[in-house]
Amino acid sequence: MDSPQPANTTTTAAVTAASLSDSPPVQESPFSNYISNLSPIKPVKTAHVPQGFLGVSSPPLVFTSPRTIPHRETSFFQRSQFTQIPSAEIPENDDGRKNFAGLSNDIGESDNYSSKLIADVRQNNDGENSARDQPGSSSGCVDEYLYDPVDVDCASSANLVNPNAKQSNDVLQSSVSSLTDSNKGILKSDGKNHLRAEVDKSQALSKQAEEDVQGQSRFEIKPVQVEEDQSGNKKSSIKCPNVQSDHASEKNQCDVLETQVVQAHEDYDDNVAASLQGAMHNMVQLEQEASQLQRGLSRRCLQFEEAQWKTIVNSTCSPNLTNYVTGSGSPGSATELESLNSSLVDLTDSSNKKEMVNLSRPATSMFPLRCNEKSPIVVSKPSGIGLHLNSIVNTLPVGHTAAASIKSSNCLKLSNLVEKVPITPKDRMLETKASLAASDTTAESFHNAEPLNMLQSLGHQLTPSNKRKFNPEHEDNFEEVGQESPTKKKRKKSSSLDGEGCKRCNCKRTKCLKLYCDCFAAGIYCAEPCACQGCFNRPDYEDTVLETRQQIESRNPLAFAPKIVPHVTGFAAEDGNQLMPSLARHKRGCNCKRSMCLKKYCECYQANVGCSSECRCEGCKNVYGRKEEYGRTGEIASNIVGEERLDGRIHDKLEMMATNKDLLHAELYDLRNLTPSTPSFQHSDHGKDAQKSRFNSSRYVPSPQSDFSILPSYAKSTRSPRNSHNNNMIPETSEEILDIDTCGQGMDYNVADMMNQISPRHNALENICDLTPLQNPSMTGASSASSKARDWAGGSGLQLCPGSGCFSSGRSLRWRSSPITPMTRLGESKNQEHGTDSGLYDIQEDDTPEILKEASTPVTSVKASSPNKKRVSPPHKHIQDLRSSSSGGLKSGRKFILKAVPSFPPLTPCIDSKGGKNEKQ
DNA sequence: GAGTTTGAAACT
DNA sequence: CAGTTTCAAACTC
Repeated sequence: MDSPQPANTTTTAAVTAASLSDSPPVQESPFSNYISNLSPIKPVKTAHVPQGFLGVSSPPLVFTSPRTIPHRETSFFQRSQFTQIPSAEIPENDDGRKNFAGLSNDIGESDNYSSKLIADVRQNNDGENSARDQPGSSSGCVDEYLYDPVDVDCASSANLVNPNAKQSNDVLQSSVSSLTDSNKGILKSDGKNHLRAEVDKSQALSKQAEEDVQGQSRFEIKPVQVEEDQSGNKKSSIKCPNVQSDHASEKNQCDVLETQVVQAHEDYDDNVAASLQGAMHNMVQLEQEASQLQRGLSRRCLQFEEAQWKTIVNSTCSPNLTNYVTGSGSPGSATELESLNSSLVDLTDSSNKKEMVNLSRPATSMFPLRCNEKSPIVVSKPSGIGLHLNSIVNTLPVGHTAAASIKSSNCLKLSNLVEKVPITPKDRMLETKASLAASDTTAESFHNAEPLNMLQSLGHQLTPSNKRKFNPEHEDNFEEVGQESPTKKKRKKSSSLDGEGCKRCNCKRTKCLKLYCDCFAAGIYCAEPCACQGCFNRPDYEDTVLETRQQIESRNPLAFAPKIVPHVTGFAAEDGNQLMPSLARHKRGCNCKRSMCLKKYCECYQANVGCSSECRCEGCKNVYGRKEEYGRTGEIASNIVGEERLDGRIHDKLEMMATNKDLLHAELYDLRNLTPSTPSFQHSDHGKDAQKSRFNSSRYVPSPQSDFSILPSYAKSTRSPRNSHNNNMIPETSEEILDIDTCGQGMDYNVADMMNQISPRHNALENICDLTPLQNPSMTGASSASSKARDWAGGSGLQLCPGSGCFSSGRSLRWRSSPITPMTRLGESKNQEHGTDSGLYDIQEDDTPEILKEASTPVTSVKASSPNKKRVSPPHKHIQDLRSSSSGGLKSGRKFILKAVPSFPPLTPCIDSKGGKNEKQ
């Protein structure tokens, strides 16, 4: 028998394993002593454990068997991630122990002891994780035992949530125990046949159990308490029992498989072992993929944890995900899929926990909007996890930060996300903190593998806060994870693509409390990468930041609104690795005189968007679209962009996605989330052209649909506004797509709902949407989607209401603006109806209503935005109302609206100017 | 890395 | 609202 020691002497698990593996006599080793000391149970353990192990025991065998070891290692590695969560939950663990003990009765004292021992070890231990993490541990059997308890715990937790799940878990456990027994028997006498039977049985049971658990509990989401892992680190404040249950089931399954494998090896039943190993291997792989992806994403996306978490759960639940996974080629076994799902969930959960740690706030504290908004983003993550992270990353449209132009694709993405996601200052602050805390892990964890990198990039996108790390200068006040020299910052900025492409400021006089500061403008705290001096844009100065923000907003309600607005007609284009929101436009436009809009001095160029009528630039030569060209409608721009920037990869991926609906859905979802700026679908072509365009964009399909589907919906919709929205959202796509969209775009819907809730006008908006002739021919899927959307909206609606306070609240200062924009749009449409329209609008709308339709309202909206825009009225309805009511003139209102609209294209595409046009008409 | 250029933001 | 100043990023050397 190999001693486990060599593998891992340090880890408790190893220790435990050693103790377990060693027969009682052998245990006399210091390790065993140590272990025994750790837990009171120990004395018993020693006696018992050895027995159990001895009997079964084959720990040595397990250790020796090369096959099992590799698997185990993998599993361990993964598990470490997964298990953390369950381990963190003490109460659950306790329950789990109990359950396990009960279950283990069949197995025998030895098993019980082992489990207890494990539990004890865990408690005493600094970290199970370490033990698990150690790949090299030779402890095959020991590990199993150790893990099994853990798994059981997880299962128990799950059980707590769902009795059924518990039962299933019990079944699994029983199966395991039976296996153990069988092993014992085998040891005594050859029981290969029996073993096989047991294995098969156990497998079936495990599958069934998983199914039961997932099916029953999966949809249930329950907030869970803050936890502390044994190491003392607080983990997520929120958990999803479902997830846990799934996780537990998965673990159980894995454990069972492992156990079976080990046993099989012991028995020398290669066939059985091979089959088991294969199953395990698949599961492990799935787990790893999911876990890696999830980790990367989760860590980076502090803000979105909640939403993400929920979203993930949903996504996991959704058949689409499953399909997606399957479609991706995996394995075919349903079990694997299930395991994957569960793993995803688990990962999410775990990741969330980790990130949540920093975020002490309860889930409820978060803004509803934010959640909704987040959800889309979050969703993207999961979907990304689903496998296409790379594609997603690549495909991700270039976003733009509201305040700061996007420099790197990643940054863009982030910015987009940020824009989409309304975040209150507090949230931001929290994010920042979380980011700080997480930054270390992120950096460490993800650089290793490309996939990880991808995740990272995603994460960055997800969490702007992450982008910025505190400057060394700021270190005094703040924790700075890793500071970078200003040079680096510049580099990063300039090097758009690096994971951290995000901007970092270098403010010296403004204290990062003015819009000069990109960080501040983006609504995020300065962080590590920043080289700012005397920075007050930090969580420590939250009050100051909020105040300042309010002041700025008081002057210009849209000051923190995203600068880049998706162009209605625009297509998502890929620039290099980045997706370009080709049709996106700068809300305010640029004022370049010498740069000819060919340098980053130009905000339009910097954001990779073409100049628009809003621009007052001279000698515009913006490669992304000249001001003069802008009038043509987005078609040209879209074409240009598409031609110039689309990547073969994206096309391929998109095609693949097309082939696989699920995949496509997932991707679209992600893309959508990621690419707010690329409303490709919106593009003007109505009807045929529109469809054509979509298809042309098939590559683009994903993002565009996601974002733009909405627009079409309202355009087409004659139906109830909401329905129309939904319909619009997913006109052509299958229901699944609709679902995805709804999920991903929950914000949009939410916005609509909010609007409704906030003001009766939302109806008008809906009407507008209906009026809008957007292309979407196919409204079909809407109903389901609409219903979903409604639900979403309902959830978020409350949140939106706060948005009404856009002006007021300091928290949401920036973010609320984004949510507001949609409303502004609505209001805008109304305003337009009432009053005069800005010249641009008039031109487009009045002069060429068709064009407008073609161009899609978004374009108009974009154009409509007044160049001055600085002081645009807040997106709020109230504001709108005020405007409308106020003599202010429709023009001003329109301006507001226009600007506002662009800021949140994704949220309320439906609301766009078109609607206004229609209404007017 | 320092200095210059540029255009947005802020101010008057 | 226009003009000026301030600011920080982008750029150049």
